Amino acid sequence: MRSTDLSGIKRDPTLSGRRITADYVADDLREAIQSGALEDGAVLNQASLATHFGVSRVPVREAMRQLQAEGLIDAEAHQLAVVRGLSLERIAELYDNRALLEGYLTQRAVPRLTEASIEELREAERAMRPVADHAEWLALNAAFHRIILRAARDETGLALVNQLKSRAERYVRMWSGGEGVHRPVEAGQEHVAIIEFLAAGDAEGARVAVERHIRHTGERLVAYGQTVARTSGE
Amino acid sequence: MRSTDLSGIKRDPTLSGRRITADYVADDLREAIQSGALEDGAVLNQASLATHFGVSRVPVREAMRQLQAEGLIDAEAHQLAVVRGLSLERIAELYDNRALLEGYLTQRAVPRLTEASIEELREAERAMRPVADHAEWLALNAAFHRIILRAARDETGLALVNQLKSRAERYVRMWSGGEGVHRPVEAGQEHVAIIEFLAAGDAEGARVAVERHIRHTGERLVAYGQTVARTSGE
DNA sequence: CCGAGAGAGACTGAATACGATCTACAGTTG
DNA sequence: CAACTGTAGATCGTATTCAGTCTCTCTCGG
Repeated sequence: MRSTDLSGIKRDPTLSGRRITADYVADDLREAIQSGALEDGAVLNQASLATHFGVSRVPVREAMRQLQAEGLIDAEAHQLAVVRGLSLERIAELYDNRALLEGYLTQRAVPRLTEASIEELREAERAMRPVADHAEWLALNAAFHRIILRAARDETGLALVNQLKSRAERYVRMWSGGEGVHRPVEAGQEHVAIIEFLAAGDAEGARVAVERHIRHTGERLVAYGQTVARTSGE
Repeated sequence: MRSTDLSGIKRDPTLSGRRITADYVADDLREAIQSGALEDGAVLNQASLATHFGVSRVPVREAMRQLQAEGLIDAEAHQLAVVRGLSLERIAELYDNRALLEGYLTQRAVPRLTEASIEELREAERAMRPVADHAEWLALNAAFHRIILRAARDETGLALVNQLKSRAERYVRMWSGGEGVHRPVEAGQEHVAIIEFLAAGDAEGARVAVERHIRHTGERLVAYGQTVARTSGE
């Protein structure tokens, strides 16, 4: 079996009766997939996972149903489930669609942004400037974008964007150290420009700026992915 | 119990080993929700559903996990699951996002459309003209739009649109008979206009036309929903 | 040497059984 | 009288068990 080592799972009975075992299993598997701990095409064996987590197969099955619905794994009936890898084409699609949606949500956010939100954005932008660690930078970057998305007050669109982010997450993390992927200075400039548009109340400008920003990020990621495919392919 | 009458379910063992019981249960429940057979807030009791479908609770639970991920039901731990009703605000969001995505996909489809696809579209448009039955018209309308979406060759975007359509489906069906909702003539004209743009290779024109078309449809639906809320509310 | 078929092992799918949790209602207490 | 506690019934969550399906290998016939 090509199973990957997973850290143990423990339910936290103190913190709620609101989450069930399947939720914890789903969280753990999702994190393992998004972090890259489970490789593309890694096989998910129900019994092994159950043993690993110290639970029966039933909650494992439920967790896998959910991950399948989230698009993170492929599970055919009567066959081993596998971690769904994304082709570069899919990653590009993902970012194109996300750029579109996030641009729209930004436009929508403009009339709903308060002075406090703008200040929060400036603060978030400043906070990420000195950060050297990739993972930390990514977390702060996500927080920055989340401020805008939240302001749009569009739960539907927000859920869509989060879904797309979730599916691409593994590649962002795996490749964030790659040549030309992590560009804090350039991204910072784009963030500042976005804030300017938002502060000025220029919805269309903000929309275009965000759409370009996200698309640019996606293009960098795909470009690096191509080099990875080239070098590992031969 | 406020359970609604559901038609029986039967697995079809001849047609595949590729689908499991949970899939059939999910399909049936999805259809019941989308058709309006199960009202907003209708309670889903695992044991009752299991008895109704003639299966155990395990596949019912798995089906419910999936429907929850699809956004069709709400399920808190240790509590009865309920059919998730959409507020008019959510429906509006849904159509706004869908309009955006479908517009983008249309734009993307333009350079990929063949002569045959254009002809297929003209044929689909002609086919729906004489149809009086609402349900049948809706099916043909979906088929028309599907031709364009398929041509975009963007699986990610296509899945998003389908997801949004699925969630709004119940209201489309419930309200398609409502005043000002079903507008075959107007929709037909819009369809013709879209075909013109596509045939002319005008991607931007097609994008705008589709976006407006979808948004218009959503606005009609929401407007009727408001009258429903008014009349039933007092 | 190659391909079709049988059989073993592994794995998934579903039912049953049991334990945990929630909700509603009755009784009690301040 | 209001708020709280306790109990019964309903419902959910999980483990265990058995049945069905798939895959791989080995054999046998051509």
